[in-house]
Amino acid sequence: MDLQPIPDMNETDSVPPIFEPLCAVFRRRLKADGQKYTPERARVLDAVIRMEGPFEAEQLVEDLRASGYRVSKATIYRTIKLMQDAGIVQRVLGGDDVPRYQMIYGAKPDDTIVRVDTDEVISIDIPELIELRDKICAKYGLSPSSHRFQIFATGNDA
Amino acid sequence: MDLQPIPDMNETDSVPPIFEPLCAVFRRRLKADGQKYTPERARVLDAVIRMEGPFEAEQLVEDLRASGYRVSKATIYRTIKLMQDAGIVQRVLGGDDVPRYQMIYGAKPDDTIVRVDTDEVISIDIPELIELRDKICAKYGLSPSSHRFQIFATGNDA
DNA sequence: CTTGGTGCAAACATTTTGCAGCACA
DNA sequence: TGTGCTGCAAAATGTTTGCACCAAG
Repeated sequence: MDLQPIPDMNETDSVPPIFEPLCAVFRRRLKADGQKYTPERARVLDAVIRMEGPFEAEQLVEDLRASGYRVSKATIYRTIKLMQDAGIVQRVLGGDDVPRYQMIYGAKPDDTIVRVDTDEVISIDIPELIELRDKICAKYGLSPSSHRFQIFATGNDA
Repeated sequence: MDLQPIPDMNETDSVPPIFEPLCAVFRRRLKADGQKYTPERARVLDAVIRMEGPFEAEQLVEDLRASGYRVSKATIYRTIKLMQDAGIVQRVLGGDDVPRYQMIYGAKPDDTIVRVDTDEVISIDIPELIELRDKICAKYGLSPSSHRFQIFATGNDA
């Protein structure tokens, strides 16, 4: 996922969904609920955007601290929850059962084989899946923002 | 005392169509690691088999208790972990972020659209996916036991 | 002066672990 | 006897909440 500009705090309006900067998506959603796009929330969003692939909440804490920002854990978790409501991130479990968060808004697809005998996770690339996905969503009148495909498998001997 | 063999899988008429009885898979895996197929473990496995779809650990506790068995939480969790190692269950998160466990050995595929704007989960049926999945696994020399396909989407207006 | 946001610490929910005793080979 | 298994209670992990205070409209 590419870099986003540092979130600005200016006015918002309607822009084509998928190409709209994330901060605008987030801000719009907050506004709709009578909530505010605060500096803390902007920093958490910024840290989330910088993450590549699934990340732990603790990484956000460290990242922000390393950037010289002090945002409390409570605010980080509260912001994550807001971002979930806004359809920006999702909570997921890795093969190691560690809870992580993951961008789902406009994120790269996440296709993996999980080897249940070794816990190894193999990333695979299946372009056909996107086609299939979009076709299915169209049938339901929905707009896909991302997907996740996990195959559970073992070695042929196990 | 409890030397009497645990019901191999007798009272489980509602077991999904599997190729090898699950208890055999489990027992074999345990044996390979110098571990034992105890009455407690058999009962936990039995409870897991009876579950339909994803379930919470607590449900196992209650289920077993309701059946008149007292298996400690510690043993239940320890057994779940063994079953994960054996490729029988997987930990997953629902749209509500509640951690659940799910059969993956011989389980029906779990293909869903998650509406991130409403948290609604729509089950879909994509037979082509199994074909695709098996092809991919073959390429890696692996045997698929199940898969999970989640599409994250919103209504076209949201 | 009302509404929403923050940090802190305490509470919470789920899972893991240390330990003493038990069962079987 | 040694190895593994169990229950219990305590600990650990990851997340949420209550509260006092702050800030913007």
